[in-house]
Parts: sequence; C-alpha cells; structure tokens
Amino acid sequence: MGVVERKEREKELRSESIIDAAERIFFSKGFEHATMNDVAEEAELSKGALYLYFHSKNELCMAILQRSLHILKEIFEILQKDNNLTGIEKFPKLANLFINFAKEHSNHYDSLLSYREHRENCPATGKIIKSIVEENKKINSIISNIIKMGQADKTIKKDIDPDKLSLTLWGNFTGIMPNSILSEKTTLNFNPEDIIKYHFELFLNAIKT
Amino acid sequence: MGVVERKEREKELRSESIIDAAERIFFSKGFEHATMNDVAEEAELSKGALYLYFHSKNELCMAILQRSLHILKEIFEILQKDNNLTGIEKFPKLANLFINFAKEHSNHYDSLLSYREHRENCPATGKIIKSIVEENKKINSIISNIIKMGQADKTIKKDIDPDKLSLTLWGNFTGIMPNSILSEKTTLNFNPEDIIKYHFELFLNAIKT
DNA sequence: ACAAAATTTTGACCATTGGTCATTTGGTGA
DNA sequence: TCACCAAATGACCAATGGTCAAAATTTTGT
Repeated sequence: MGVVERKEREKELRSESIIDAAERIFFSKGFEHATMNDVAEEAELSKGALYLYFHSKNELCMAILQRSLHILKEIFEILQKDNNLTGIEKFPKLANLFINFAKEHSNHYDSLLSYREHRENCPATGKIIKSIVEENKKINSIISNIIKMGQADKTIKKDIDPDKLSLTLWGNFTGIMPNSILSEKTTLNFNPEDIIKYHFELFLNAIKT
Repeated sequence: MGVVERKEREKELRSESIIDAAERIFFSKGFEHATMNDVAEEAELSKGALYLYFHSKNELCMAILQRSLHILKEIFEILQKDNNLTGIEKFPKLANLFINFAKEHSNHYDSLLSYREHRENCPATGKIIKSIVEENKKINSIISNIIKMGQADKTIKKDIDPDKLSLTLWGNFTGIMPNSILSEKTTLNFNPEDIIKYHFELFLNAIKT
C-alpha cells in the first residue's frame, strides 16, 4: 500500500511543475511584471494552490535560483572529473564554462544575480534556502578541488589557499559580469567576457608554478 | 530679476531634501517595506509632490545610488591625489578604502548592490541615470589612473591593461562582498574582507614589476 | 494694491496584486 | 455507500504605487 509514497511523489511532481510554470512566466514577463495569477494559470492551478507549495512569490523565485545553481554545478562537475587536464589547465576552463553558462542559460544566470532581491522573505530554515546553500557549497568545493588537484600535480603553487581562491573566483563570476551592465558599455567597449578572461589571465600568472 | 534662477535653486534644494528623506526612510525600513507615503511624510510633502520630482519609487532609489557612487568617488580621489605613494603602494589601499566604505557607509554600500533591482523603470535619458553612468566612469578612470601612475613610476608592469584591470577590480568590489552574503558564512568562515584582501594580494604578485 | 495667470501642491481616488481562508472537490478506506 | 481528509478553489482583503482634478500659493501685469 504505497499510497503515502505515491502522494509524496505527486506532491513533488506538482511542485516541480509549478517551478516550470514560474520559469516560463518569470523569464518571459520578468519577475516584477509577472503575477501569481499568471503563474497559477500557466501551472493550471488556482492561485491559492501555489501557496500550498511555496510561501511567497519570492520563495518561488528562489526555487528557480536553486535550479540555476544546480545547472552550473553539473557543468563544473564535468570539468572536475576530466582526467586529461592538469589543474592549471582546468583553471581558465572555469571561466569559459561560466561565460557559456551565462550565455546559454541567460535567464537562469539572471536569476542568480537576483539573489539579494528575493532572499529577504524566505525563511532560512526552509527546504529551498537550505538547498541553495548546499549547491553553493558544492560549487565552491568543486572549484577548490580543482585548485587542489593543480597543487597535487604541481601545476599550481603550493602556497595558494584553495578555499579563498575559490570564493574569490565565485565572487568574480557574480560581480564582473553584472557590473558590465551598470557601466552600460559606454565607458569602454570591452564586453564582460573579455574582462573575465583578462582576470583569469592575471590570476593564472599569479598561481602557476 | 533672478526669479527663475531662485526657483531653479529651490527646486534643486527640494529635490535634495526628498532624497534626504528617502535615505532616512529606505535605510531604516528597507526599500521594500518603505512606502512613498512614508517618504512624503518624512519630507513634509504630499505623496503627489514626490512624483513632481521623481518618476517612480525606483528612480528615487537610483538617486540614492548616485549619491553612493559620489561618496565612493570622493574617497578614491583622495588616494589618487596622494603624492607620497607609488602606484603599486596605492593598489592595496584601494581594497582598504572600499572595505571601509562598505563598513562606514553600509547603507549606501547596500544601495550600490541594488542597482539591477531598481534600474529597470528608470529612463536611460533621465538626469539621474546619466549622472550615475558619469560617476561610474569617473571611478573606473580613477582606478585606471592609479594603475597608469604605477606604470609611469615603474612599480607596475607595463603590459598590464589599466582599463581592463580597473573593470576587473570594480567587478570584484561589487561581486565578492555581496557574494559572501549568499554563502551565509556557513561554507567557510572567511569574512568578505579576508577574501578581498587575498584577491588583491594575488593581483599584486601578478602586476608588480 | 489687486486680480489674472502661472506654478506648485494636495489628497482623495484608482487599479493592481500578493496573500488569506472558508468552502468545495475528489480520492481513500471501511 | 458513507465518513474522512488532504488538496484545491476563488472570492475577498489590505496595502500601495501612481494619477489627476481641484486647491493653494506665488508671480506678473497694471
């Protein structure tokens, strides 16, 4: 009698399908202009039902963010597992992968940047926030591991702190690119891609043996 | 008969006093929870009047952001003008100044990070946005100049691109620190300060002659 | 000094929307 | 068939960003 189990599964599915709907709506109309009614309609549910699965519009947004982190993590994971590259060779690949992610999943990339915007109302104890923190940890640990591999294969300096460098890079990813939005490309006509690559180039010189 | 001039001046003053009020309200209640009525009351005006000076709540927020950039620019400017330091010596000072700014003007610092959030509804042709772009340009040019000075006094490598490096650093400032919020300090117990300093340390090694 | 004209300010009003909850629906087990 | 319960509904509410016709205030012309 797996009724309970089935119901649980169905609840999970419904939850996912709401996030699917939210992605379609938020990504097409933009978070601000999308209403919960829109999402409800797209999910073929009533508005009230949404609130059985998510506490607020913001939390729904955080669920999307969680997916974004997950996608990115999967991408980095492939690089981490690649045995044909040395640590230092993997290093600039991180930049490429991130830039590609930003291009190919531009909506999900955007959702990453809206973290501060939507974090507020979501309880830190909630499943979604916990999951986000978890994915974030994993991403940092992947980057950190790649650096450690480089130290093991002697292509990266021993005195580099992998954890600190990992956080530094992650900060860059989420800082440099959106910043290029601020400068409106009027200042200089470098695109964010150039800047990230340049950044990695400098770092490369600083860390390679 | 300087009536027109006087009126213009008064309009400017009123506009500034509205921004003053908005800062007090937004900084104490938070942007989301502050209402235009709150601001109006604080500014001793009716709500309708606010809209004679600012197109929207978001634009009012951008006016605060403009002030934030201005403050930061002034701070960097002092460093730029210091004749007792070499270029490379000024370099890590940038990090310190920014960290101090974030600490001492934490509300204004926060407002910087909300750029993406509030940019949307503001017309790019508006005075405020133009002013923001202007301040941003100046900040980048100050950083860039400091690097050039370092190249002139031979303390920084000639083959470093000052503009690119400037953008890279600016991206860091606005990326690493907020990112530490995301990681909720659970991952590792480095504070953002450590990370920014570490970042600069690495860069220092990459750029010094 | 006064009134017409122009400018600035007001605040009641509107439309929208995030979120709630009493009620209904529909599947489950006996 | 019926009692039970979780899931879903959608009318409803409160809050608020923004509007605009009317009022208040200031300036101008005589």
